[in-house]
Amino acid sequence: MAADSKDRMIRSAYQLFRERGYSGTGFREISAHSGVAKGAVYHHFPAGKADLAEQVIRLAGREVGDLMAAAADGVDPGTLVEGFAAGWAEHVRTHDFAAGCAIAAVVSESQHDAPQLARTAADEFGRWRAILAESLARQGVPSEHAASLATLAVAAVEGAVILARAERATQPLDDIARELRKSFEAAVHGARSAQSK
Amino acid sequence: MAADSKDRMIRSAYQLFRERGYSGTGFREISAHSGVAKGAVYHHFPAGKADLAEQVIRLAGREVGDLMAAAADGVDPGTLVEGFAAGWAEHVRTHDFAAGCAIAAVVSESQHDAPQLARTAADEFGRWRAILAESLARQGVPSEHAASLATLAVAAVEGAVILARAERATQPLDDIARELRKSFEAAVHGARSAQSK
DNA sequence: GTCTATACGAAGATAGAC
DNA sequence: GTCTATCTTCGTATAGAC
Repeated sequence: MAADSKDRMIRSAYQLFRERGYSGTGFREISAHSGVAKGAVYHHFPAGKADLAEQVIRLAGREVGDLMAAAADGVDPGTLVEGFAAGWAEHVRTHDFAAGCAIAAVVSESQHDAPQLARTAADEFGRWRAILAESLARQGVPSEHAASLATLAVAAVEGAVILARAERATQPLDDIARELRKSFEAAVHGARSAQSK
Repeated sequence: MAADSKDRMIRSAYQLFRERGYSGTGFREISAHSGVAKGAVYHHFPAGKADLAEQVIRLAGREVGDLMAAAADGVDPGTLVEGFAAGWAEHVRTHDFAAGCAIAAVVSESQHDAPQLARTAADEFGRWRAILAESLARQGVPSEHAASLATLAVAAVEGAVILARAERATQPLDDIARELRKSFEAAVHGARSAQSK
């Protein structure tokens, strides 16, 4: 099945990118990991590695974004952002601190060879930010402040994943989870006070 | 001169790692960029690429850490953290959004081949965090809270560099600079209030 | 649509001349 | 201490059989 082979390659690349990055992962490893022959790569991804990387970014963005979107219903912004960070802590810990964010890896390594991938990455990061910002806006936080807090949250989580890998400990993610919750709650509280004036 | 050649190679690797990452940078490019012959690599770095990467992490950590340490004298924590983010924004913008943090790149890519590099990276990140935390502690912020705010700041800046590269805009860094300044000022203000009770 | 085989260059690493 | 030359493995990419 074509779709099955293609999907298995994307999923293998996704996993390997998280562990070794974009340049550090070769087709040889992707082929071995997915069980799909090396030569089949260019059947599914005519433009080569950049083509595959784009689909990996989409998959990574969707996987996290869908979880966030599902969690966003019915919880307050502070709980949402804390869960966002906690989910990454869980991810990093279960992979023994040897896996990070595939999108971040591609952004940091592909700009020279395939600059167009930055747009796809920005698009997926944008969705994460929009989900957080909307959760804040629903509680009355002004949209500009909601947007910059959402950016802070996504940036802090991406950075804390790197710090956690370096330290081989989830503490950086645990710390920022608490701080982000506080910042989100303060913004909601501030919006409520302003409204009741 | 030996030290000169070695230093030039480290500086070239430093620059190339920021643009293309650790795996994406070969000795061929480092040699061409630094003007030092390829074969000389193993004279200066007997353990090879990991050896070189360790020195790159040290250089990157020192360069940023020294700037922060110099700035920390005589300014309040909010101004310090804002300057930290603004410095990175300047860096990313002057490199046309094609360069990020060398330490983050090495952490994200080297864990499989050279796991020991994570310790060096954690060490350098730790210094940045300590400078920020101490600035807060000097203003009376309890050390635990100072530490987690410092972690938030370093994580947010590292993540915002990635977001900025993806978007080809400094806005993520500008946004978190403002938010971090607010968080730092709120912590200092809170510490003052608690002390005057 | 998926495989084997292979092209060609670059990767990291080493040996030995100077 | 720095160079040239070279080894082996792996990189991306292609051609063509089935």
